[in-house]
Amino acid sequence: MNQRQFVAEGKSSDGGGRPGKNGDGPKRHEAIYQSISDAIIEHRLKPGARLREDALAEVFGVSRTGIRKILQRLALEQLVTLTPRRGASVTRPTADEAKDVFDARLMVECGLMPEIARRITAEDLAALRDMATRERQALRSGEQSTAIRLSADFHTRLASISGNATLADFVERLCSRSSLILAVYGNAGHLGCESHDHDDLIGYLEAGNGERAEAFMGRHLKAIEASLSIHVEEDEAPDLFEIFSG
Amino acid sequence: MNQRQFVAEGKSSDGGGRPGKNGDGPKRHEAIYQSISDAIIEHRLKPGARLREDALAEVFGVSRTGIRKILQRLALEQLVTLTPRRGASVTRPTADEAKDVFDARLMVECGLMPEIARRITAEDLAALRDMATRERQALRSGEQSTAIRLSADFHTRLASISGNATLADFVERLCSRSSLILAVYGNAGHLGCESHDHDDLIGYLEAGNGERAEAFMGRHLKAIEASLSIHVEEDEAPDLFEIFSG
DNA sequence: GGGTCTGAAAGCGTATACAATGATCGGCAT
DNA sequence: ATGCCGATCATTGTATACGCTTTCAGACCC
Repeated sequence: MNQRQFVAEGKSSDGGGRPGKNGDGPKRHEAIYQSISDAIIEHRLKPGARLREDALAEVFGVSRTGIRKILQRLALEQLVTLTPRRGASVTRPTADEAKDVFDARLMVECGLMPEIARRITAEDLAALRDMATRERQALRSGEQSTAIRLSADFHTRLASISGNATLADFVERLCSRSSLILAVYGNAGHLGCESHDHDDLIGYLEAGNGERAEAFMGRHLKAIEASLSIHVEEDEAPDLFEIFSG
Repeated sequence: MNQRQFVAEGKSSDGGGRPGKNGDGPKRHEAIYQSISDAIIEHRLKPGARLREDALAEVFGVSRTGIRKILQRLALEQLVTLTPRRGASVTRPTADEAKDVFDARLMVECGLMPEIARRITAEDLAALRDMATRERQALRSGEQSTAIRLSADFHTRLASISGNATLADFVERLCSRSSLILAVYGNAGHLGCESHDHDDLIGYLEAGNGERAEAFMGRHLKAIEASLSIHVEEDEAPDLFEIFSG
């Protein structure tokens, strides 16, 4: 990919290369936010990666001010960590956080299932099926990034069907963080959702069987969590005495 | 113009009135955030109130940059609304949002109860009891603001006992928004939680009866929601034709 | 030879300046 | 007199400049 000048800036609308002119403000920022967010969720930016403001400002052709705003938003969603004088880096979730996130998903996504089964429409089913299909294809062809993204999108889309925007937002955020968790604790090759799981779930929903869907989602999420290798790495201040006492 | 310098703070550490010097950064900002957040939650700033950046910058003795950061954080928590070229104002929740928020609380707060009942300690119980007592006192002496705040704190604290920081955060945010909802749809004099409800809940938790606590919390939240007068004010594009057709 | 201290460099935090946009108010024409 | 149009004003959006903190490299001392 062309590294520099990720998007060919506002050249088209306003005058030439003058970078100062604000192009089309809010849309541009939203696009940058999406770019960074996607890169993190798709594991193109790995946990721990530093995100220097200057570098990002240069890459996207805006000033640090806009980048800072975006970084802070990402920090509030816990995708990046802002250390006081050290700048931003992609969040490296702890084992505790991983547990919290999956417990939360278990509660909310399962709890939403009955309502989703009640409200789901034909269009919804078609869209979900499409996502599941594309996800399987991506998995087969080895495009991990795409598969991860589609999996998160599937769960997010599902939650949105409930009609509760607040909870859907929450689920979306949890899915993003889950992606981060998978990046740290996931085993290569066995990433997250089994491909047929989503299809099975769609089947239950199509049948209007909210209870089975709920139970299945529970197993689904527990399976993902169980597939993680939670090695509690205490890289912070390793206890050397303990280690070398033998 | 004597800026009334809401919090005197910074003066002590670094030199006198020189506003430019960055004092002690993060703490100051957090304090300002809390101040504004509290003012909104306690209904001292009512929904719809405009929050001009210049004014806030002057009041708190920092520049607009810091204020903007705080405003954006509040916007992400949906306590303030940021309209593109119009600035910030305290969010006026819609009826739909109100329903979503209470449905979410119903799901999460109730779902948390069993775990809370399992984990609650004597200190927790004491703290909760203290909060409930102070809330009742505030209610009796007519300090609505204090009562509202204590009620939200009670629910937030309760959620934190679960040990799940993610869900606790979510509940905290829901409680903040609930306060906003009460400001718009609540009936004066009958604000939110009945005073004895919280005490009853503490009783169930002390007995370790998670199921009863869960059921009670459900009734509690439903009662609050039912007490709202959801007059679906469609101030946005009122259907004049409909109105004046008679 | 290794540890520690110091100077330079780099990067973040904050403030200020400038530009653009939407709102408000006064003037003019009908 | 009223409605429309234009100009000024107020307020946000963005960029840039500056100061402070941290960090890293090299040299000195132990």
